[in-house]
Amino acid sequence: MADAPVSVRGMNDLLPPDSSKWQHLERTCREVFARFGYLEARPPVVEHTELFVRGVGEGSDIVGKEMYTFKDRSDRSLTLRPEFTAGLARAYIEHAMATKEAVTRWWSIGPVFRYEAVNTGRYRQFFQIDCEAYGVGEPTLDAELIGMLHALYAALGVAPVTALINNVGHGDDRGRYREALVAFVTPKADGLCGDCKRRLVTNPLRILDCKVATCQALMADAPSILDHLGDAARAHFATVQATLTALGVPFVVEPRLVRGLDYYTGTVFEFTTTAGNLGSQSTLVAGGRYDDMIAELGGPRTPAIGFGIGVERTVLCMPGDAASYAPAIDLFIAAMGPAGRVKATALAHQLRLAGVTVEVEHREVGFKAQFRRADKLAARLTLALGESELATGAAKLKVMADRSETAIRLDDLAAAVATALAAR
RNA sequence: GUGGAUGUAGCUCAAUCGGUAGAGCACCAGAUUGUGGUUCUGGGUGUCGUGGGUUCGAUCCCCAUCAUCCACCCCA
Repeated sequence: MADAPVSVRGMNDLLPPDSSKWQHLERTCREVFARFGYLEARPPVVEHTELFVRGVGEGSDIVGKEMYTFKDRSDRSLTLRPEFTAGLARAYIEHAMATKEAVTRWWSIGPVFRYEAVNTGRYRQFFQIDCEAYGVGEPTLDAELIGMLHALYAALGVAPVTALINNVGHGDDRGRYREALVAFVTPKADGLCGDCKRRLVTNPLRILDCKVATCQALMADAPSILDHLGDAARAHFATVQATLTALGVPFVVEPRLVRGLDYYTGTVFEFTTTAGNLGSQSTLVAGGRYDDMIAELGGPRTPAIGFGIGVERTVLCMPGDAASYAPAIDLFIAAMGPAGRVKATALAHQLRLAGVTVEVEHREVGFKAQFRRADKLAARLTLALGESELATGAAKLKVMADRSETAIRLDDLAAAVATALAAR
């Protein structure tokens, strides 16, 4: 006998009832994003490899060792998207969006792919919900975007959530800070962990993030990026904070927050949580400004800001188990015998055409088992169809919550169901 | 890529100091001769992850391997 097939490591099936919880998240995002003016864009899952090398950055781990890259039959190098921002930027440029509208707000949802070790809340195929806004460089937009995330997580009931914000400066700012940081750390390099010794050369800003206690102690009085910002960045950051305060959105300035992608400029942010046993994967969503990327990819100079939500992580933090998100069933029809099932199926079909959610028991099992299943499915109403009902056309519609029954005629079922559902 | 833990019934797990294994949940039936959420009773042959080794004999010991989970790294 052949071995049964198994899924690819790090790539999971999403099945009921979990999918109901995902749908709730997606529905909530759609509603919240719509109120903030975001419209859905659906870029392809596959792009030319070069796009991610240029957009995400050659020095990033994502490009360096995590991409699913392959040759197609025409020998072109293609890559499964490891994130949304580069592909959406490509679409923004390719469709000349800058000439069509002054401000573009897009959101997307879908799988992204990174070849990494799987861990809590992190998989090789995982889902992101992504928002990008193009054409606005003003800091109030940054605050609006962060405020939207705050509203989203509140609507989802995910708590507690902390919004961390920082400003990593523009080119010159970051260069100067990097020098200052290297100058500060180099004399103490012997005390750093092995990873940080490497980071000192490859990405000094990341040393700020290290979780090793000795490194944290050593970096306690390290220079802050915020002291190395130019006037423009400083003013921008001040307005972001003032606007968030005006919105009533709580936030924490975290000078050590440095994102791992190369393209960020100015404002960066992330939302973390202690909910959901996420362990070390406590970042639910992260993003920031990337005012240079559109131009660097060959488009018109266009400021932009965006974020990516980790869907699996967010779902893990949503309250209630998956079953509690399952859709309600209005009516369960229990049927006995072949003729009863035909009648039940026909009645159910008519009700469904009228918008009622109906489940019919098609199996040949006793009424006890049928009612037990109706209860398990949380059906609000039940109808039993046996020999006497078929013979007389009379039946009893039962409200499961209080066990009350109403005598009805099967011909009047639709009206009776409507009345019972309305009574609630 | 590094380190740790775990792999036994559909699910969650137990047990056997080496003699081929059991409970809860779920499912079906009955008590209640046509009616659910609480009870009670009955109903389970599962390559004990896979391959090798030790042994009279391995689910248990040893080695390897795969998978899952967790931590690091990195990131959403």
